[in-house]
Formats: sequence, structure tokens, C-alpha cells
Amino acid sequence: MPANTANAMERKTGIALWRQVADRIRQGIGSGEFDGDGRLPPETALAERFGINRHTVRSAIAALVQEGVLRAEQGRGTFIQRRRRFTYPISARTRFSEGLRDQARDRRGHLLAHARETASPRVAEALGIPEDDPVIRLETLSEADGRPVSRATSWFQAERFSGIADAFASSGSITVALRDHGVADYLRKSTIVSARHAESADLADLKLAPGAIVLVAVALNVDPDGRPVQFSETRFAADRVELSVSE
Amino acid sequence: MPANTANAMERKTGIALWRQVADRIRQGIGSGEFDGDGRLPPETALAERFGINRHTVRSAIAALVQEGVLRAEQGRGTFIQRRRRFTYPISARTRFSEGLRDQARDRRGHLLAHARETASPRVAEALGIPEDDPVIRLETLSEADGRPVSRATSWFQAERFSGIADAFASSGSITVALRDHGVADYLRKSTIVSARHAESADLADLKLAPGAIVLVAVALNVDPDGRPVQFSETRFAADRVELSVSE
DNA sequence: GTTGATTTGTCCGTATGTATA
DNA sequence: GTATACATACGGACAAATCAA
Repeated sequence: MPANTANAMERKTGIALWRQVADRIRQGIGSGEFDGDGRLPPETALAERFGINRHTVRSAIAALVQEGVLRAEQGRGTFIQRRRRFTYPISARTRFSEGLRDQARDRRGHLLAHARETASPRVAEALGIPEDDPVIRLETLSEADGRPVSRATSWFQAERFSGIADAFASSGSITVALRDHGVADYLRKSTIVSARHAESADLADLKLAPGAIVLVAVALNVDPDGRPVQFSETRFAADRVELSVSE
Repeated sequence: MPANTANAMERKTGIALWRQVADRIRQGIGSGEFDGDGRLPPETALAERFGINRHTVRSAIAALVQEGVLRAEQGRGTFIQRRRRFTYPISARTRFSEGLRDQARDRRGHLLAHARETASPRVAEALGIPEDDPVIRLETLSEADGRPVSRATSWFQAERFSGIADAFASSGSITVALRDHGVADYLRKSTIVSARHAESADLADLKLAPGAIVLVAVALNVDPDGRPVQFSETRFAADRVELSVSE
């Protein structure tokens, strides 16, 4: 029986075999393939199933152990380390930390980088400012219970929000950082959701494997007067997050 | 000049260099880096910028051409290939055909299959009926301008919507089919959006390549009295559709 | 219309990394 | 540990197409 026509790993794809195997195992876990006892088949069985060498399976498992997806115990077997999927609400009052309040004990935002630059056509149009006006860009990472959940790029008008980077760095919260700049309240005006493969930089920050999928939310927040305050593109790890749209 | 410390590609990561370069270029396109004339810098310039060989850049470009992101013309240059994505609105009044009214001349729904079955726990909970109550399941495909856009599985309470399959088959519209069953109006109560790789059946129906991504929307529609009428799981081809959440 | 500069397309060879046996 | 096969990356040379002086 040519059992491997569907299972066969592809070579010369630019993705190392062990990474493809890791993806497959992760996918299998996601679709409940090993739900019975939460235990992975032995390395030799996996090697046979995928039509590859046992050492390649071991590389894949090592990576998944490193990621926290699996837990290997010598002499006993390899087991699934179960995690929940976070549900992230999108509404007029969307805020990261509040949205996950009931789902994670520990929620925090990190500032990875920031820069002052001129607005690209896309950013300028979103923020309603002239092209090439100065803006501040924040590169941020959000974690819940120690796991990276989303990676965002945000733009703010530079004049109005000159100290936004420091404010975010110290508070880890956009809500607090905006409050420091006189924005007591803000509303989500629009959100465009799409999905694609994660890019290399996001793979690293979100601790994802190549081929992983990100949910992309491009959003505009406005103050109570309707003036744009924040334009952002957030990439959510699709295997850890779902978005809930409610009225 | 160590100009490449920030730009340098990483080796021995299990991700081929040309793939990392392709990601970088795709990202650049997404952030509007080449918006001026929609033209990529010459291969030699990209090679220098990334600190790699021109041939490696060429591999990356070849992959992006294959994806439909770029278009290369000998002697002229390499250009960004803009593709049009349908924007599908999600709101309290979400309806497929109306949502795409301004974006596609031709919109239609096809009934692929239908069955009468008993409600699974998930379906029963969503529709607010006892488990194992009879329901009708519709398998539908939606197209816009001749391109498959989404593939949906819908469940309806069997008693109340006994002729829903025929009504949908003849009209190609859920709105019309529900009206035939006395539901003059309905509202979107909740939508959960996630993303994953397409399953093989959906690949065929949506005419997608293996490894393609689908946006999954699990939704509940209710009548004006708040009674559930339709529970559905819709898979959108992620490279053809984005979802717009607006107030 | 010709020439030269620019840019993509193709071919060669070599070195190293990855996976298998 | 060794041998083999293939994929990846680099370097150079030249052909083919385009465009402007």
C-alpha cells in the first residue's frame, strides 16, 4: 500500500524535513489525533509513518519539546503538553489585557523596538494625516501566562504622542500609554482580519515553527471625538488564538 | 561597513536563506516599502542589501512570482503584482451576497449536499435544542465573479426548516431560503474567527493549492425574537478574502 | 537606428549542510 | 563513524530584453 502518498514529506521546499515533521505533529495535536492518552507514538513508529529516518523525527520532537508542545520522558514516552486557546474579543471597546482577563493570570506587553519615521501612504491615510508627516512606530509583543500571543506594529502621530514609547515600555499597556497622553478613552473604529503564513521575524518573536499561520488584524483606534489615535497591525499565533466578534 | 547587522539573514536555522529573503520582500510589500512605482530594486541591489548572493535573491523572487506576489520582466525589472481581495463584512446584519455587492458583479451560492441528521453536542448547544434532535445540514459553496470564495457547513432545526435545502438550491441564498420559512429577518449573534490549513475536501471545492490557508468563521444567526435559526462554519480562502469587522 | 547601460535569465563550477543508510 | 545523495548557497560569465542618450 502506498501509504505515504498523502503523508510523504516534501524535499527541496526550503524547509528542513525535521521542521515539516514538527509541523505535522503540531497539526496532529491540534486536530486531536493523539487525544486518547495524550501520548505520542514511539519515534520508530513516527519515522515509519512519515517515511523518514528516526533521527529526523528526534530533531522534530526536540524542537517541539523546546517549544513546550511536547514533553519527552526517557523510557516512558513522549507526551503532549496541553495548552488552551485564548479567545480574543473584538468589539468597540477592544483592549488586549481586559479581553484575556478571565483566561490568563498573567498578561503583559513588551516593547521590542520603536522608531520615529515618516508616514507611509497607508499609515497616513489611516491616521488622517499628510503623507510623510512624522509618526512613531512601536513594535510590541504580548504574552499571556508566559506564552507569546501576538506581535503588533503600531503607528501614532508623532507630535501628539511624543512619549508613547516610554509610556508603553514602563506600563506594558497601550491603554495606559494613551491615557498618559490625554486620551482617557478610545474606541475601535475598524478591524480587518486576514490570515497568512507567518514571516520569519514573527516566527522568532512568537516562537512559532516555519509554515505557522498568523491571524492578522489591521485596526484603527479613535478617541471619543473620532480622531485617529492608533493604527496597528497585529499578528496573532493562529494555533493559540481565536477572535470573537460580538455585538 | 557592517551595514548588515540588522539585515543579515540567519543561517543554519532550518529555514533556507531564500525563504527568509522571500519573507522579507513580502513583508516589505505589505508595509508599503515599494509603493512608489510598484517596482522592486534590482536583484544586485537586493543581494547587496541583504548581504547574500544574487542567485539566492533570485530563488526568493522565483518563489514570490510563483505565489503571484511578484511579476518579473526581463530587461525591465521585477514588479509587485497586486491581487484583489474581497472584503467580507461581519456585522449584526451579515449577509453574503449583500456584503460583496459592490465588489463582484456575479455572486452565487451552490448547494453541494444536504442531509438530515441528529444534532451533535456542539450543534445542539449552539441552536439551543436537545442533543440528538433532528437537524438539517447544508454543504454550500459561494462564488464571486466565478471564483470560489467560501465553503460553508450550516445546521438548521429540522422541524422548523424542513424544506430549507430545496429553498436554498433554487435561490442560492440563505436569506431567501429563511424567508420562505417565515424568517423575514435575522441577526448575526456571534462570530468566532480562527485560521488553519485547509482540509483536502475544502482544497478541492475552493480550488486551492495544498498548504493553503482558510479563515474559519463559526457563526450563529438568530431571528428577531432571539431564537437561533442557523449555526454555521464557513471556510474562506484566505488568499482571496479578508473579513471586515465594523460597528 | 545605433550604442551603451541596466536588468533579468541561464549556465557553469565549487563548497557546505542535511538526511539517509 | 563513514559513505552517499541531494539541497542550499556562493561566485563568475554571458545571453537576452529593455530603455534612454
